[in-house]
Amino acid sequence: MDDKAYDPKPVEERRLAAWEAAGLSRSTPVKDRRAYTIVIPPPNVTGALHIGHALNNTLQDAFVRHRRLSGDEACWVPGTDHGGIATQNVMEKQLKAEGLDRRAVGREAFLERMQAWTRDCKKTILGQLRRLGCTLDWEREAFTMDSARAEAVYRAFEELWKKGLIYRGERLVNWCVRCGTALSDIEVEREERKGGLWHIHYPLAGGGEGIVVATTRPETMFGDTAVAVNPKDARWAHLVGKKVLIPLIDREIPVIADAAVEFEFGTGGLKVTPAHDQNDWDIGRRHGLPAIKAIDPQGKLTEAAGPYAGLSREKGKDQVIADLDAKGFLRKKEDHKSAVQTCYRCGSVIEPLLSLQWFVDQVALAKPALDAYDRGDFKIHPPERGKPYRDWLVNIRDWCVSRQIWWGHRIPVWYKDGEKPVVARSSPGEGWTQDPDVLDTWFSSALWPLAVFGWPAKGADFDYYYPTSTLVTGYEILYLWVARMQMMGLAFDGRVPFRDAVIHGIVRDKSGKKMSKSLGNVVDPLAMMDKYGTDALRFALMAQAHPGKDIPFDEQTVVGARNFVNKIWNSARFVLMNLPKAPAEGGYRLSSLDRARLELADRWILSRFAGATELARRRLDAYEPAAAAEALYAFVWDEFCAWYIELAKGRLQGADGADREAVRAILVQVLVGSMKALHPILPFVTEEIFLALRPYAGEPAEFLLKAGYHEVAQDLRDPQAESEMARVMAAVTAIRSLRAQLGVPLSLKIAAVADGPFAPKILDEHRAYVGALAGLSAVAPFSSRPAQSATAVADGVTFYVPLAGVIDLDKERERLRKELARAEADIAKCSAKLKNLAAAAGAPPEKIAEAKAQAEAAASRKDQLERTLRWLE
RNA sequence: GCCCAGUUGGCGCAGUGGUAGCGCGUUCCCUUGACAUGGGAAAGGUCAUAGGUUCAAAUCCUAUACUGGGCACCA
Repeated sequence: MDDKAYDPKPVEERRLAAWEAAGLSRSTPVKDRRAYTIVIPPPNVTGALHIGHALNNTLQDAFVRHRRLSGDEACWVPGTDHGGIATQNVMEKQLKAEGLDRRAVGREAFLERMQAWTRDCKKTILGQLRRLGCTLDWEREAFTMDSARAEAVYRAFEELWKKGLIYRGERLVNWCVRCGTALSDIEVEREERKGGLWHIHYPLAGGGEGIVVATTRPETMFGDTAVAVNPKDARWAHLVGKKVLIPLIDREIPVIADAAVEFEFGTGGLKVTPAHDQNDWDIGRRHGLPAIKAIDPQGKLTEAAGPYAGLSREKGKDQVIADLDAKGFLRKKEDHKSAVQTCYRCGSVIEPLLSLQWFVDQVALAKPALDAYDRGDFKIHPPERGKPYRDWLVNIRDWCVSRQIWWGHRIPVWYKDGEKPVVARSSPGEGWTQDPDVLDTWFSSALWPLAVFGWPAKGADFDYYYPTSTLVTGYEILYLWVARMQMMGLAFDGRVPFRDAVIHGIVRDKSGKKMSKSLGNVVDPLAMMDKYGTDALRFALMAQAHPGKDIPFDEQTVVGARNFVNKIWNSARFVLMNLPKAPAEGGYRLSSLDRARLELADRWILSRFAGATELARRRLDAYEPAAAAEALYAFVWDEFCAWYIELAKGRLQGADGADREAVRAILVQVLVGSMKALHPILPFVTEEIFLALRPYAGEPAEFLLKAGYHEVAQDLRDPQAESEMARVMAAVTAIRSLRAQLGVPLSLKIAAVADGPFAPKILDEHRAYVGALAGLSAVAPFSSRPAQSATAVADGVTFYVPLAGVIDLDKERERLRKELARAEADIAKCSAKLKNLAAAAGAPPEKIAEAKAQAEAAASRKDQLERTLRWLE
């Protein structure tokens, strides 16, 4: 503890090594102790962790440490997610860089490479979590694709199959042409893009003017199986039931009437392409229309496109438009903005495609989740994030779970000609082939809380830790993950998998933009830790982690947090410096203090300490880390360091041995108690200080986490001491302010005269405080009107500082007049409030008393100022 | 179109009924032995707008404007 400035690196290394060696974060079931369980949102094995992970995991670690310090048996389960498409894409990019692609490599070899990559990646990620100080139970590490989790996935699939909740069918799905796979509805993002709206004439079969339809996708016209108009649309009524021809290929299709068609849009005529549009699909089903595929899974036009077959959808579109124009079918082109759907993993435009896929029936699963939420068995923090969650469950649609990729849990279904498909772990026999697809990565994620505790087996750990307590995650995966875990948990275990979901925001750059590699505004958490220390990064994130809100990340905030850590460090150095070499037997205890002999400052700091630590605990209980951080920051810096330590300095040098010991005891205990309270946010520096003070504090525990929170006696709360100290502080500030304005430095000791109703108290009891903190050499009682003095007026006390020849009387008068104006404004406000309260029928008496005191204080200040001004006239 | 959130000093944010707070920044002063990653002092806000409820509104209600987000639709 010799370093003048806190050096995080060696401390972090020491602490991490000690925690590791002691297995500090290990948890096993303890009878009669309450379990507090968190399962990590498993990061995808796509690379290193980013600042959002740092936020997410610091939050969890803070909650876990908080509950450990509160006496719970806390267990935080680490793990990683195989990450499906996202991870496969990473590997495909690597292959491409080597001039390969996955088909050339082959499924087996590709998966081997994926395994190797995953091993490396896990190491990186878990190492980073360690570095962040996460007290994860490392022995419980899980991976969504390890054997235990694979068993859970298999069993879940099998159960859903048995219940008829999983089925295979040909539906219109979101198809990513680049990734070559189907996606679920929530894996699709929407983006406004400028495009065109083409008006195309479909001539009447047999000749004559037919109908003009408006479309944004002329290239899908070869999949048209009808043209639809609104049944009430008089413009086109004469055509309903007739046939028209698809231009360029002259295929006959009927004109039908359907209420889904809007009058106003385009021409009122709609080309119906059931195989490539959800609405058209619905219309097609209503009218028994066939679905003709015009685009294949590679994004190329099919045979149905006749001469255009084989062209990409983009080229095909250009060509079709050119030809339509050339042949006079194109009547008009408008600019048109529309929301295109894009793949959440690669950003390419989604193609709605008719294909054979596996689906999970969501309506049946959503009902229990909805009920659990409505009953309050499951809560979302903050609550306003709950509404969209609920809405999503209400409007839920079936979940397409099959993916045409290789990286994932292979669908455990086997086929054989002439046989019904069979669900099995391995081949049922000769001639059976397994479904080539894998499950959506979110399928295994949905089982995560169940699976990490061994489900479908239900051992002692499952009994003890499950259901889990809190889930901490970002709002962007509320549906993708949180809702599905609720549904699966309820479906397989009958209980919610976690009672609370803490939803945090996204870490953005300092101007509020989302961080992205392409914008070049990403912040690397490791770089922040290297530069400022892990505690500083953690504090910076926690101090801004208001429930549900995004965090604009400014490096300046980390600097501020680093400064705070350094402040704490130096306050501890100060305390240690003022302790004897050898600690007394049993250390300093608050309980051994003679309360009756404590000074005002002692009673004040103990009261504030009790208040601040209690407040911080309550706020962490309520998942409000930012509020907890703020309360402790203010207490430690602005109260403990700025006032109490300053006051302690004189007393530590004083002659009174008993007083010195009392001050030491309070310094030690308040500091150690504060370290405990801050430990969930600042695990490293707080433990380092805790260990240094441990012998003086009579703490037997070798780790702060094992010591538990200080049981702060609430009878330390002392409102009277708090308000009296506030008056002393106001008096000190008044003198300091006066000195600053007169340019008299604090180091220059001056004498002062005190007057007013609070003056006797200052003179009798607080003379030393005011002297030390305001740089007064002597404070004398008021006897007669002082000459050539500057005046400092505070609540109940006026100080006259004789400064013959130094002060400018005109300036002094001007200054006092300004203060007088302020006092008068205060009086106006106070009396208005007092009048209001008096007029009110049910005004609370303590409010009235408070207002009265405020009014009197202001009035007294005004009197003092007026008197002083008269003397100066 | 529906829903939600936000709008508070130069910037970023707290603050759910009783005289507006914090961090950063700004100005002036201080290198006094815990800390210049510090200390002291100061300037700076009609709490988006318009109504309403109340003795009392940044806080509750209703509209409006702007910003962000979600959902649905978008041929």
